[in-house]
Amino acid sequence: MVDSEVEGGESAGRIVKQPKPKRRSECPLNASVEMLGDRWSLLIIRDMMLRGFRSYKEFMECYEGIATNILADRLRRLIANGIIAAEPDPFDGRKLNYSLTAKGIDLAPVLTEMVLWAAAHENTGNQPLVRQMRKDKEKVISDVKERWRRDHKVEAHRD
Amino acid sequence: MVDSEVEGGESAGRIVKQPKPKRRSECPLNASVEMLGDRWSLLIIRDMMLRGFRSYKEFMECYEGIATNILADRLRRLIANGIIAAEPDPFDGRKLNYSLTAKGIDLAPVLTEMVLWAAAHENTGNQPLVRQMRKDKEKVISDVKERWRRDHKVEAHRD
DNA sequence: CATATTACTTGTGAAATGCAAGTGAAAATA
DNA sequence: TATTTTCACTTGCATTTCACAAGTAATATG
Repeated sequence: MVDSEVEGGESAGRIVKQPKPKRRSECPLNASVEMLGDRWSLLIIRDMMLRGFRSYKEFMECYEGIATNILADRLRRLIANGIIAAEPDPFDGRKLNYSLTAKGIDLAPVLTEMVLWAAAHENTGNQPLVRQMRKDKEKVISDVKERWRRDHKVEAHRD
Repeated sequence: MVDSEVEGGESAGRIVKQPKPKRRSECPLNASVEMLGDRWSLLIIRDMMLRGFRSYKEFMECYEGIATNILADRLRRLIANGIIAAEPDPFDGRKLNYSLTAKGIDLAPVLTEMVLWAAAHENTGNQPLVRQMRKDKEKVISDVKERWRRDHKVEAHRD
């Protein structure tokens, strides 16, 4: 279950002040940890950012093996935290398309540093990506953002 | 409970091959998440890195309120993952001094990006640190590392 | 020697997780 | 049109983890 409204809400036509996320502390690192500090959230974000995944089914299939109820819960939380958004697929009424918000795509540097750290200290796969990041971190990040902007524009056009 | 030896071990005087961390996937991000993806590990690292905490008691007191058994478990895991190390205090036999390893201090860029991300998208405290990071991220990181090197040297001298 | 401090462990109930099976709406197929 | 399949979940249940309180062993202090 999702703890609280993070985006403001409405009530009887009046915009209501958001009741504050009430975190364990004001520390910005703590805020990040409360939103992302679990075994799955960042992996979902990775798949959206780097592999272009958008649907529930994709997240389920191509994963480190997330349980279906956990996936549903993490998607809800990421939406509640404004990191991703969901909208119905215009061509298939069963589908929802999930996408990263601006806040979500801004996690690119965080993911990059986590990848570089692990690659520096553990034996890991996906060495091509790691090499690219080591060579030009900023370019990888700006490419990711560029791609996101393109995809986002397509979406806006459909409205 | 700690899942497995991450650093190699010894057995009957013979160095034993490390039995592999066996992660859910080879992905470097997944490796990071399996080591750091919980509510507390990064906060402990923050306090060591930024506030110079070294003892169990300090971690207990000055915290977002970690439970004592969880703290003990997280310290064990961080040690098992080679991120921190513990050594007995030479002046007080009850105490253990925890310190970041090189692998641990290399998390400085990760913490920095997480702080910057949260500060950009949430209302958070510690604005002086945030401003410093926004102004010169690299300097904050190199300062942290410099301080770590100095403290580490003191320790080496005590042996 | 009595008391305090440090770094934990143990016990217990509550919450989160993992797995399997089920559900309902929409789409594809016969 | 009827049936089957797909998609995005939900539900139930056993296991694991978490949070809180209390206790303990090894020092240290007065």
